[in-house]
Amino acid sequence: MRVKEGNKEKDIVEAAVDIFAKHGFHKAKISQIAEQAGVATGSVYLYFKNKDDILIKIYNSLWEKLYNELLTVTRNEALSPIEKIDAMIDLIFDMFTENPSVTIVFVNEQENMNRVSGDKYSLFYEKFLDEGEKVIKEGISSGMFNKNIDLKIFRHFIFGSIRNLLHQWAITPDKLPLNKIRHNFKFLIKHGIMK
Amino acid sequence: MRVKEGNKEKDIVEAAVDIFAKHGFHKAKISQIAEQAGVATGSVYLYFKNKDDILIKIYNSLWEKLYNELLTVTRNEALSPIEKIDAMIDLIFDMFTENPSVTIVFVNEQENMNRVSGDKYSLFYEKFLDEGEKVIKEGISSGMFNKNIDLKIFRHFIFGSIRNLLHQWAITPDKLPLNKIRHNFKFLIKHGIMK
Amino acid sequence: MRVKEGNKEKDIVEAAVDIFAKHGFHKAKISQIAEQAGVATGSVYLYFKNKDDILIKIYNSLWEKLYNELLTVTRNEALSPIEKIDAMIDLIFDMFTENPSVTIVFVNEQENMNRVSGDKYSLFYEKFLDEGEKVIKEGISSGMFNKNIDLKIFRHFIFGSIRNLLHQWAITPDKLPLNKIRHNFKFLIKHGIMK
Amino acid sequence: MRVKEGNKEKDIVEAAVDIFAKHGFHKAKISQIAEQAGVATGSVYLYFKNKDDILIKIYNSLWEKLYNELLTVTRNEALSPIEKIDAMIDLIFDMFTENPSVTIVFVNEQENMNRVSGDKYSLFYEKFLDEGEKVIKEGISSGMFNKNIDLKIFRHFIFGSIRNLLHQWAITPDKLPLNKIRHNFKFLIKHGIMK
DNA sequence: TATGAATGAGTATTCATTCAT
DNA sequence: CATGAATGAATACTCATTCAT
Repeated sequence: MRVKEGNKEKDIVEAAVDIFAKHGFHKAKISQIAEQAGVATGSVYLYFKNKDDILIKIYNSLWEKLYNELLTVTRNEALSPIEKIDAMIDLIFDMFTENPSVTIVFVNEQENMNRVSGDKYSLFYEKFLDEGEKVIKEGISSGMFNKNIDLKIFRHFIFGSIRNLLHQWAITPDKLPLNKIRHNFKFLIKHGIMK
Repeated sequence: MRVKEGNKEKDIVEAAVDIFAKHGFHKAKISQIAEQAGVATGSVYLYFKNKDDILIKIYNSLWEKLYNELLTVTRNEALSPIEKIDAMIDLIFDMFTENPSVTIVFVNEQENMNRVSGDKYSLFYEKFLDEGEKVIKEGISSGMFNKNIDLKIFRHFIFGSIRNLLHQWAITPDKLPLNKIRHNFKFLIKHGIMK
Repeated sequence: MRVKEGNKEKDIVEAAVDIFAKHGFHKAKISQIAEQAGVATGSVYLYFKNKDDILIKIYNSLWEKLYNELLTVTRNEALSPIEKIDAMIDLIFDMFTENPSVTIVFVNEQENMNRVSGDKYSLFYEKFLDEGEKVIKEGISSGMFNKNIDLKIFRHFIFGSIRNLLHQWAITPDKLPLNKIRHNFKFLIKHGIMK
Repeated sequence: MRVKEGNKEKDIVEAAVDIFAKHGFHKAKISQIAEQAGVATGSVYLYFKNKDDILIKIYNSLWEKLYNELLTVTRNEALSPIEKIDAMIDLIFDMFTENPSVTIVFVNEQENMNRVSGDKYSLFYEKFLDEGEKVIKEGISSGMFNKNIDLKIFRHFIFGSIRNLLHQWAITPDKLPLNKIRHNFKFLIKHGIMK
């Protein structure tokens, strides 16, 4: 297999993540991304259909990675449903902790994602959520989770809250330590507010 | 002297909410808003400093209304903390149920709000959240709520989840009945997922 | 004769001279002139046909005044042609010295005057020039001035140089004392550069 | 790689001179200039920062050309100061005679030039004037010119009169033959009005 | 593949002027 | 005469995308 000298597509994605995080999707300029990636403006269009497509591919690769990592968790039969939920939350927090720019793009540009991809913004995002649903079902079947919880609602519940918390953290990382957020988040998901 | 007839500012806001909901803030054209409001393009600038200002005032009036309604709830000494939380959630759900366009603007353009108003997008939004915090504190003091819950984190937790759920509902109102969402939401907030 | 309580037209002209001098004709706003004159925006249009008309009237009254003063000079039979030229130059220098704002408008907006009034920007400006021409003719007849000087050319020669010198003085009044300018100017007009 | 064909910058400048002369700087539209130059609107901004920048570059190249031509005159040691003055005046008259549109832009938009470039509108204009000053000094030293003439004042004197005469000629070229203007002008500069 | 010069559609905002009172 | 709210035409500039090389 001939290995490309430089992986231009990767270079462009990385530059785009950085620029999108810094200036937002709308203000980001293709020419600026190209420059930072070290390619010509026109070359961007050899790898991406258009500007939206770059965002879509960023999301895809993000969730593909997360989905694959999730699989190793959910397939581990030694874990109880609640342990799997914990591990799933850790996956997400770890991913975004390690990639703050990706976090910012994720939380800020989701609306653009909805716009450009008609609310089905990623095959792997959907698969990730489906895999998550299986865990919930498992927990309900085993009597560990409350059975009157609607899976779709829970999905939006958990992702909305996680996104908002990460958003806040990304804006002011010093005010709320991520570990404290993670700990509180797990607790709230499991037990809610009432004693 | 030609005098303001009717309430042009209100007309413009209502047209703007509608257009923002339909096309999004960026694609909305001032001329289009003006036309729908039945005023001349230039007249928009008699009431609003610029396009951003329209969005800001939509948010302000939304949260001012919600805040004032919340006050009547939180000042009701007959209610327990958890009943206040319930009422607070109902307020929000009721507001957005009655104004689907406002809901869409609220969930879709929050990022723009952050951009245009430096993350402090509304005095009344802040006051609303502060009032909500008081209820949580009350619940913790009375031993009703778990005391190890961080108020700031809970704030972002609950608003993120509510926003995401309303978003989903606003996009596909038929898939998830709002009452079911409301019911599940209250349950999850109170008790979490675990039995 | 009933004297108007306040002379609004005069107020508007004075405000306009001030604003035109400060911001230039194009950037000057009617609303701003009206405000400074203490009248409503619409009232400006009771006294002036449009924005251009204000400028025209400023020029007219300027040259009307200068023309009338010139008449008292040229009709003075005790003065020789060259003394009349001297007095004419003094008139102009004195006028602009006493009204720096008018000077600035005069030198900066002459191009606009040409535009709005088709190069015949003032009846009195023309009359002033005609009266000046008479003096030149007188000087030529009496053998005091060079007879091969074209009157029209001399007219543009003298007014171009006077305008440019006043312009420079108005911009940086401290660098070139007006009296030195006046003295040099008279000398150059009379004797030119050669010894 | 699509490469610059022909000289688009030159095409744009020429179109701009023409349009500025016809309609004035303010009324000239970029789209119109672009069309006449045979390029797309956006292409104008590849060569010029903005509309003002076009005017600045027109002046720069005008005075650069004049300055370089002046150098060949002033360096010619065979010429007396007064011959140099004559040649300098000829340079200017020739330039504007050959480029009537440039003349009109020069005389009409000088005020705009002051506005956009802070009164220092051209390096080469300044150098041209400085070079002219040297000639005057030379003439004074050699006893040919009157020594009590202030150089700065003379500079504004001569340029004001020349500008005004050219202006008049550009507006109504038929009324005053340029050669007659040139001849009278040289005479007035040298000897003034008095016999 | 790669380039980057060229394209041209798209829009918020201003402000001279009007006119109902 | 006086008001000032309302009007709406008018335009520089950006930047995603293309395409000749």
